[in-house]
Amino acid sequence: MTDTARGTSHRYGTRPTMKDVAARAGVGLKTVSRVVNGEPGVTPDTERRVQEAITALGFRRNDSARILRKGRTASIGLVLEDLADPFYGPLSRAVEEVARSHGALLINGSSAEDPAREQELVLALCARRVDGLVVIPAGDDHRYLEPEIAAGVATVFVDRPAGRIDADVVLSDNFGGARDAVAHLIAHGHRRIGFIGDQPRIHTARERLRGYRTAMAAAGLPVDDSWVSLGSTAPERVRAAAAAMLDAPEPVTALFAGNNRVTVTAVRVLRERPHPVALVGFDDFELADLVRPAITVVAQDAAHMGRTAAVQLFRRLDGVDETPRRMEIPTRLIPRGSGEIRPYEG
Amino acid sequence: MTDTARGTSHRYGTRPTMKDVAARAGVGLKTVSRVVNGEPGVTPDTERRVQEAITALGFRRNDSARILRKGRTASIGLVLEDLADPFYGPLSRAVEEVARSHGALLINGSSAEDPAREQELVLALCARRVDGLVVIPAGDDHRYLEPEIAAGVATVFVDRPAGRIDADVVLSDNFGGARDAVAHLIAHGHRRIGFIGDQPRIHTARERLRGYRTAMAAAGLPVDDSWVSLGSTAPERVRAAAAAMLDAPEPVTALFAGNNRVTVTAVRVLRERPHPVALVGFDDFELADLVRPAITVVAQDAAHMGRTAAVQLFRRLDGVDETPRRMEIPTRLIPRGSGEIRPYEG
DNA sequence: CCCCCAGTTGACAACGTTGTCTAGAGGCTA
DNA sequence: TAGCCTCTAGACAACGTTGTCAACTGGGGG
Repeated sequence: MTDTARGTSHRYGTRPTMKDVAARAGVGLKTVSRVVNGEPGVTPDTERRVQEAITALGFRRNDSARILRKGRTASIGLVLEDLADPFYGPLSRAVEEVARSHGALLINGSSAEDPAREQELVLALCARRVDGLVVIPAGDDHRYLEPEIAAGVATVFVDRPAGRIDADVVLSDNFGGARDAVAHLIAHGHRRIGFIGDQPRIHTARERLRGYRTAMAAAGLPVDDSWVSLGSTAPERVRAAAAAMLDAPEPVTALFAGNNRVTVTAVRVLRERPHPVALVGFDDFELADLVRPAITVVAQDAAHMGRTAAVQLFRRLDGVDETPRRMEIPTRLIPRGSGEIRPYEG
Repeated sequence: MTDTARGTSHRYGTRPTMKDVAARAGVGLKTVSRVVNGEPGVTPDTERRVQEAITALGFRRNDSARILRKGRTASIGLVLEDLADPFYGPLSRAVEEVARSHGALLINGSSAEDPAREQELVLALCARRVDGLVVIPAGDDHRYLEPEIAAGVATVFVDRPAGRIDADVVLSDNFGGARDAVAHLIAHGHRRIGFIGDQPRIHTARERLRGYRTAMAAAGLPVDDSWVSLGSTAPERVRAAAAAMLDAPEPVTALFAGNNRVTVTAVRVLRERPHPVALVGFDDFELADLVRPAITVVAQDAAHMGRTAAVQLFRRLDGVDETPRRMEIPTRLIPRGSGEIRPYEG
């Protein structure tokens, strides 16, 4: 690249301030402030002069200064795992929608499942003095938030509970959803059912496993250790896990996939198999009904979760002072075909 | 400790400031500032005392004040259409990634395809004094941005060009991609090909239509008016448009879908049809390879677009002063089956 | 005629931070 | 010992806005 042009250009333009507008309109600073904020006590004539000066100079109020003065920022922070994950799109959008309806902006960032990065992001948002936070936790210790919460930053956790602090949280009914899914498979005749889930340090993974075990136990079915595989959701690992369960001497006849990434890989794996294997996935995904067989899933309502969290956040910001709440959003079993396949009897 | 509720209520405000820290540490205000910002010129002993006071009080620098003082905010704004659209997830994430690598936060909002809302959002971001903007335009007149750009707010448009102002823009090769897609269908023997696209006021829709027409013309094929349908991408409309083309006396034998929403609806429609119809979609989508037949698409690289835009934005912020650039990201035709179906001869 | 009141308007001091400048405290050299 | 330098530290004035309060206007009532 050539040398960057120095000096001359519009380097960070001096933007006009209220003082400039005031000078141009021949009024006092405070009068400009009044006009800009639509406060009463300005004659139509003065207002017109000020408005003219504003447009002439291209003035735009500096919200940084305003925020500094007023204390509140009218913005909330959203920290999630990965914006590219389709689960978070609707959630994020729902939060934004609510924020918007309260006149607040949304600042967000992705933690990439890294607790250190989550903390870094959250604290950066606090330094910006966001009024509140919606956090999808990556870490399991949120005590670093205590001073912030004490200072009045409302915080709501979503999808996974906060670690070692007491705060509002919005969860899916992971346990119930998983139990229902597995019971559904059992009701269709399966007795050997495999579970492939996320890393056990993740709360939802543990809850779904618990649901799986509970459903099996409730039906009086044993669970062989080799039927349960928790770990990374990377395709290779899921592939290997599924293969192991399906190639065993007594193979599983159905799979319960712990989240949408696992489900998708499972679909690919099962497609290559000679015999039909039943499949239920946790998390719905677009096009689940287009695949053949269409995929039976336990659907979470991400938008509902986001909306609930944001509403609760603004309740807190409005001064509602109650003990932290745990809100659970129900899941819904959507039978589409893959979960209704009967056990293949070799 | 499930019991929170400190009687010494936390009603907003009274966060410790540098002044408080200074008082507690028995040093001057500026010394605290130095410690907080890691500036040199503080003895280890003094620094220790200050650090202690900081932790004891739970001090966190107020970035609003810092921003006001320094002028730059280390944040950029991203305005897109709809976070819930899977196309924007990876794009948004890529922008965030680059921002992060430059130490900047990302503030974002959705325009919901509403030009007024886009403008409102953009100006709100400017009032926050974001350093730069990445905008996926909803409107077609961006002159309202002129004062902002003149004042030094770097702006890069993505996916669609800016309206009536001259600015950096990152586009997909919509024309070339569409032309290739249709040429692909023609190469597989099709002579009557339908195009269902988005509203013609949208730049990408027009470009893709142009690609369609160009490919047809290049092959010496006529285009019947009834084969082209632009408008809302709502399923009902797409359904009706497809039905009309397929039920005509001389039905089309292939469809070219103008974006992923159209493609998905088209898949559903074609599934119900007695005869096979070829289909190529613009935009890739997850699972396109799981459907049977798998869907041939023209893939855009959303992450690449986001990254390119963000990189250009930070180049501008670093002072690079060149005439606005138009960057085109190539598309890629991915044959998967649905686009290789031969014309059905009744 | 004076007083009071309502309606406008602007001077001024915050808000919490950082840049600039100056004051001391030592240490070193001549 | 004087002179000079380096290093640490703090006083003070911005940054652009809003809340407070006081000053002015003109009109109406006593």
